[in-house]
Amino acid sequence: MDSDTSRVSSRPSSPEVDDIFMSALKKSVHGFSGAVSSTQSDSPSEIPGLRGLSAADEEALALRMASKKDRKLLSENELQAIRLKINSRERKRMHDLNVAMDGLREVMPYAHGPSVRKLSKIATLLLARNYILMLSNSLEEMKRLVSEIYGSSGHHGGFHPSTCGTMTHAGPVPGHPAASHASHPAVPHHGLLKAPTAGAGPLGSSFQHWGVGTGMPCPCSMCQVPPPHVSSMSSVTMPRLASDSK
DNA sequence: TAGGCCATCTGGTCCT
DNA sequence: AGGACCAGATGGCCTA
Repeated sequence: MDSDTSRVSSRPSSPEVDDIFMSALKKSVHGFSGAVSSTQSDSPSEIPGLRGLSAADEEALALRMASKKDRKLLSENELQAIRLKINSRERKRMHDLNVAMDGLREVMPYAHGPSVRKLSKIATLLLARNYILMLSNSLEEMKRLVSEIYGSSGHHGGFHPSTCGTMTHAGPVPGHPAASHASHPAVPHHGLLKAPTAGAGPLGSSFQHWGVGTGMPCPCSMCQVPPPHVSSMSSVTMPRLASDSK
């Protein structure tokens, strides 16, 4: 079931960028007459944005890519070399992004065995968000309990059920949230998480949360109630930062 | 075969 | 000016 592993290995996210760039660059310098080259295709006719374009169209496109000054100064090959350089940078950027995404996957409470399908990007992000919210909630609960037990009023040291109002999950919840939630349903059975077998996710079949049969996020308080200070981030589709308004 | 996921290319915009 | 970032387009691979 680990098709993704082979898939990843067979299609690396960052294939020898320098080699690709250099070989393409050599081609462009030594008598290459196409408008643009790419890692996926060597001939201009196979370039996504140039399919079906005539030579004249390609030339016009190349001209549009350059400023008026560039049109005078840059040859076609030079323009192509610039394009390849930009493409290479973009590949590297996306590769770095994927590395960061892998790092995020590694710290998620999700089984990493070979039989577990790799989380998709969107699943990783959604899972991470809920995990953060869950940990925040747990931390708040811990703080509240500590203040109750050791606080000034400390008239009762016993565990009061009401202090666990939002901790409806089984297990010694208040004690060690992270540990107790390493197997928390914030992980399994999400619609976006493709567990190898339904009903028996990577963390076991005991989890009844996170959209069993619905693909929807867990409706329980632990998963759904964000701390006040992060409530503004509750939207899955986060708007762009105000400073990044375009 | 349709749909999901992904890598890549590309052009535009913003930032340094 | 060059680089970073972003989003749209495109095509490949894989699974149900």
